[in-house]
Amino acid sequence: MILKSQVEWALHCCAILAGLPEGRYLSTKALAELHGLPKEYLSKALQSLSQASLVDTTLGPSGGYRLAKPSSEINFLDIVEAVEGKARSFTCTNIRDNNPCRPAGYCDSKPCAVARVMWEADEAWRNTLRRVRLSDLVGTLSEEVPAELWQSTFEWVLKRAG
Amino acid sequence: MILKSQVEWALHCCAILAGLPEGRYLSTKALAELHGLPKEYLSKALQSLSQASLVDTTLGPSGGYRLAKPSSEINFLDIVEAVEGKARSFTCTNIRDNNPCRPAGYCDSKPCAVARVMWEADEAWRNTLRRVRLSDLVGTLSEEVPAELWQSTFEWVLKRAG
DNA sequence: GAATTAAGGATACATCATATCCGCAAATTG
DNA sequence: CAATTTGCGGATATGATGTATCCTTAATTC
Ligand code: FES
Ligand code: FES
Repeated sequence: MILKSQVEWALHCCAILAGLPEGRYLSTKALAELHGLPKEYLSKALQSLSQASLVDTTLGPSGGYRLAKPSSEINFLDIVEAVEGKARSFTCTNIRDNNPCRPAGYCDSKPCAVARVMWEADEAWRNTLRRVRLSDLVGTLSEEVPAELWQSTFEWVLKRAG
Repeated sequence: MILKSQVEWALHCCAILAGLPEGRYLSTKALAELHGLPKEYLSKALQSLSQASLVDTTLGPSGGYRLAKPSSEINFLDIVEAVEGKARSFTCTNIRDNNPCRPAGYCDSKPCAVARVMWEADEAWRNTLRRVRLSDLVGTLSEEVPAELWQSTFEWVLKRAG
């Protein structure tokens, strides 16, 4: 059970977009170069963010991406689900139905106890991600990343932001 | 991010083994038939449980599997990790290293903030699974499964248990 | 000795993550 | 207007991984 690397890419890109001044856009090309990622494939991840309405886009030179909402209104789960999908990690295939002792036509009233536990764990995972906002991440980063690097990175970004 | 179906199979099989009288074994063949699963492939899941020392095995006719410990000392995480592995669902590929603004030879002191959040969510998932014991599952099932079906199933099982 | 079983290796197949390429439409630049 | 840049979606290729089957070996029962 491994998350795709697109999840990491999307999170890092959102963190950068959160630092953009109001109204500016940053292109796939710049985001790919900044993180050392394949531009064409990163584009797919950004398209997922766009489809989830987490980012706005604009075309043409000086086009690219910006956040669609304040970073305090976007949480980790929004981003993770945008690229990874909203499906639960455990799927009940109802193998209890195959029990040869079952009377024909017997139908279960509840989802089975096994699935309920697995889904509860899934919810705990989602709840943790839901509780952390993008703005929290930016806050942590601005504390932990050396001020010099933090500043030069955003100079680099602003030079390329349309 | 989808768990393999082997996880469901292993959980159901453990629930059955938990109901076995002391010292008896149940074969792959019986477990596969009871759940309507491909015998050869289910065997791989059971081998994983064996390698994790969750079950004991014995060979020959009347051989098969039984729990290696009381069902109160086995939790969901034990079983899930046995077949799914213990690796975390999120892997940090350190793409922050590719930032062209970094001074050469710069080295990070901490794992990055992105990964820490993702790992925290992973831990929440694991903790939920750790808290539920196999004996809890058996308790729930014995309440929810109609008494008639519950009884006939274990008659079916005992007829095949060596 | 014959039958049965778990264990593990080899192999085939399908699905999905990863990655690249192309053409289209929209926006900017000059 | 023409040229360029960009996001977007479709098509395609490749590798890894989940699913599944088959076979051999060794241990156990009868
Ligand atoms: S029948 Fe297996 S998890 Fe629901
Ligand atoms: S550098 Fe991306 S999660 Fe650690």
